[in-house]
Amino acid sequence: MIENYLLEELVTFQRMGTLKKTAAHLAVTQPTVTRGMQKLEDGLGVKLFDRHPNRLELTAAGELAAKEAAAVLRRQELMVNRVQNFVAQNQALTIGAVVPGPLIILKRLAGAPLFNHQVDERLVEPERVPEELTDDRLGMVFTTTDLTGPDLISQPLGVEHLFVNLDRFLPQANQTAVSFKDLAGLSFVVLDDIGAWKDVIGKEIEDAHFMCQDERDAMDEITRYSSFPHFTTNVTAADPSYHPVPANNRVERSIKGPKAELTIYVTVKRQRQTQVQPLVDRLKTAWAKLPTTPTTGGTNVLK
Amino acid sequence: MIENYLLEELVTFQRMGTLKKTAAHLAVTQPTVTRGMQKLEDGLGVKLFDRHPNRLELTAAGELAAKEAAAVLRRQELMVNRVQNFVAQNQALTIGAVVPGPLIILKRLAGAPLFNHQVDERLVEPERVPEELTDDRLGMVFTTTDLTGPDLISQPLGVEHLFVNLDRFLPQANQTAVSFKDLAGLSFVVLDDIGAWKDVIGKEIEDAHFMCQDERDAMDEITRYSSFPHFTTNVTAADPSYHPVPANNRVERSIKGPKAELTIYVTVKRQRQTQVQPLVDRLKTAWAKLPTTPTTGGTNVLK
DNA sequence: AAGGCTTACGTGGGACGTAAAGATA
DNA sequence: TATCTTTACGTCCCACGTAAGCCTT
Repeated sequence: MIENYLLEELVTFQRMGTLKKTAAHLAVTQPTVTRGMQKLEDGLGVKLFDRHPNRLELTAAGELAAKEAAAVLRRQELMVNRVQNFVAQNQALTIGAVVPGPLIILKRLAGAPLFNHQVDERLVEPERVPEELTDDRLGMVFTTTDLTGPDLISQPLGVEHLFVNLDRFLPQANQTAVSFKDLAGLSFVVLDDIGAWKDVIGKEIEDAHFMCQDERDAMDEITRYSSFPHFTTNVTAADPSYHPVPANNRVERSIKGPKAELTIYVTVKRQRQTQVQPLVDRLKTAWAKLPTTPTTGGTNVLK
Repeated sequence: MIENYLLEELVTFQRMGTLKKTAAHLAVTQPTVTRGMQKLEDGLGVKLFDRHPNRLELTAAGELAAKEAAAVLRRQELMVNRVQNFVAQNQALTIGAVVPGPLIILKRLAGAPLFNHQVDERLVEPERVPEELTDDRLGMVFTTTDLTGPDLISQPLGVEHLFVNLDRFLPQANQTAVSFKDLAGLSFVVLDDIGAWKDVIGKEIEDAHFMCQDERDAMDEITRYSSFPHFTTNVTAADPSYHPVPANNRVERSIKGPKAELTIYVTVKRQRQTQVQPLVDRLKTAWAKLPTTPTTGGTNVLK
């Protein structure tokens, strides 16, 4: 069997160019590498080097072998990472999401530490979710699609409803619920980290302008001292930390239509389902208590 | 560094269930495997086994590690195969094709053995061509599309023209070239191994029936003692072995339109281009001498 | 008992380093 | 002469086998 230290020597040689540098780089002596490469050629039954008395050169087969060896070593590295991540997830589940809402609910449960977990605040690109779960970099992800498959399983947690916060003097504020069409052409202040919601508003609202803010504080400033509309959801609205100073010149309105809703799923590796089920059940209970329509008061002056 | 023999022991244990059987299967003693698995756990820093005094059981992490280890070993196996295939291709290029025509031209060059090669008669599925070349199971493939990319390079060899052989009493035989529409509704005898041509005739001729023959001899029988039309090309028509007994009740006709032509490319790994260029040039020369229209005589009686 | 895993101990192969030689440029 | 590779030789490590012990079923 060809052992990996030989592959590592070959890969290093390809980068370094000489056996001497290779040896130095691997902190061994030159004869060690000489013998290693001889052994590798022997093991493969393939001539990997053109030998000039003073210089060693990779043959075409040697170049290929070095590339392949690098791939083999990467695969082994991946194995180590996956296994180590897996056990780390058993000790403290790392939880991610493609939209921020579910993480807010999760934090509200933190007082009852039913579960040892940590939260990865950076939102995940939806297409990377399977990879993150497979590699156990994340142990649980809140997604907006059902990713159930041979390795993963998704279960619905609840529905998140999009609200828009409008200046109370705007004519659109004069209805309990607005449609995306009513919002066409407006300029909105939005947070950067809203994940999939960005796609929703970007696609559904025509001719709109979005002023992105990556800081929550800056966002609060602007909403307080301007009349630009902004978005919330039934989840963020229920978040106590989200309205440190309520912008009382605005009214919160539902947005009509199925496109203004996202079904949130809890997605985990099948393997982990029993491990996380208690937490999932707590989340479902908490989610069920959320309102589905704006609760904050504020009536339109025109009404 | 974790060496592969440890991974092999783990994989074997997952299959065998006990260290004893594992040891027997690997032709080593039991303590060797015990120590190996301890070393692997140590190297990964992960507990892979639940230890009962009399029984060893994989933990969830152990199951995952075993699966991953199998993948690592497969990757290494792939490396070995690729490298060994590569050198084999340098000694004797194995040549494949997605349509049989170019192989006929190739064989006609065999008298002038400019090149040490062998031919793989089984046609390749077009979508498998990149894989076959990357793995060096084939060193050169005749394709009908340009697969030029970072690793592969295609160069056009020539165009193969489809002919149809019609009973001379058929009205369609009364023109020097027919269209696919003229052939609608007919029943044809066709060889199985015609690769991409099958897609062409299947798509372009409406309501046609195809009687597939996997044997060249059976095909010849049928064409001789029946009047079913069949197909040839400017390449097969030039093949001396293809008309052992010319079916003289038929006339060979061109088919009109670009769909009745296939551009044939020679596709190789970039790396191999200089190696094969002399052969490719010979093939191009030979191809250029082919007719583009039917040469065999035979006039329609109605003419 | 019987079966299976682990520990203890001694050994041998092989991977390593040191030293020296060979071959360019 | 300087640089790089290879061969030769001695050493030490470590993977292995043998033997014994331990715990279940």
